[in-house]
Amino acid sequence: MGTKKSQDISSQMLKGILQGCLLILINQKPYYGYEISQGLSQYGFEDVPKGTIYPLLISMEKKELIFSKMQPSKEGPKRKYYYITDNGMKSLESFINQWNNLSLNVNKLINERGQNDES
Amino acid sequence: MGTKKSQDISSQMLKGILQGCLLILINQKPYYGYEISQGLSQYGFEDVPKGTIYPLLISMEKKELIFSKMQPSKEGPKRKYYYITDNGMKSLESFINQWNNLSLNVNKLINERGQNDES
DNA sequence: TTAACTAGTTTGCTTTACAAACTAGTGGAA
DNA sequence: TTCCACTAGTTTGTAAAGCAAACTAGTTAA
Repeated sequence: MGTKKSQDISSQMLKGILQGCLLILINQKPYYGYEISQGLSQYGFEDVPKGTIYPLLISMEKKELIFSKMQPSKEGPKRKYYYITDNGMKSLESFINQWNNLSLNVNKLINERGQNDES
Repeated sequence: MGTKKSQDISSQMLKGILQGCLLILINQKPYYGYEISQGLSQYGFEDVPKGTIYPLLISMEKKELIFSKMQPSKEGPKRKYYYITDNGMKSLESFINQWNNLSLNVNKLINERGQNDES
């Protein structure tokens, strides 16, 4: 209810974009889910919860955009590291194109704001 | 199974952002739903369907971000024109801040892509 | 042994996108 | 006058997403 964090990326805006960002990250190097859910804040995504990250990773694996390998850790239970697939690479390029397009259009709308007043 | 509708990213990416864009538009001048659903393509938003636009406008009115007035048309049935509220103005400013923040972070991620092999 | 931390899955509720079906007014053509 | 195409809006049903919360389970340290 009350937790209104004004300078934060709203969960609504994240929809759909989060998957593209995960593809970018996983393309850089293998990540495991917990790492992402804890460490995304350094990329400006505050508090993306486990209940969002894990099911999204699982659905991306089902869509064969990524695949996973369990690997032991020195500090705890095994980690499921994710790697990008060829399919994922294509999806990533497509995301970047669509993002650039969306970004352009939204910025255009924002910058035109108010200059259209002819009453 | 069955209807595997490989949904493109664009419809996913619109989620959440569409409301902000509608606020920008309605803040420029009153719009009616049909106009938006037909004319959004000039802003780069291809094919935002009625089944998305109308229920979104209704939910925004319920949240008191906008309000509506029925007005007669010379070319057909009455139109429901939407106007922005004070609440909507606040939400609009908040959207723009969040968008700028998101935009910055996603672009940072995109531009860092690949040059981040090891730390 | 217990607690704290790491790591991941599953469940259940709520919201969203949107195709499709539906109501209804207007104008023009047959 | 009847019919159709267009305009304009609502409602419904389904699929999927976000995510808090509950759950399992391994590791380390007190």
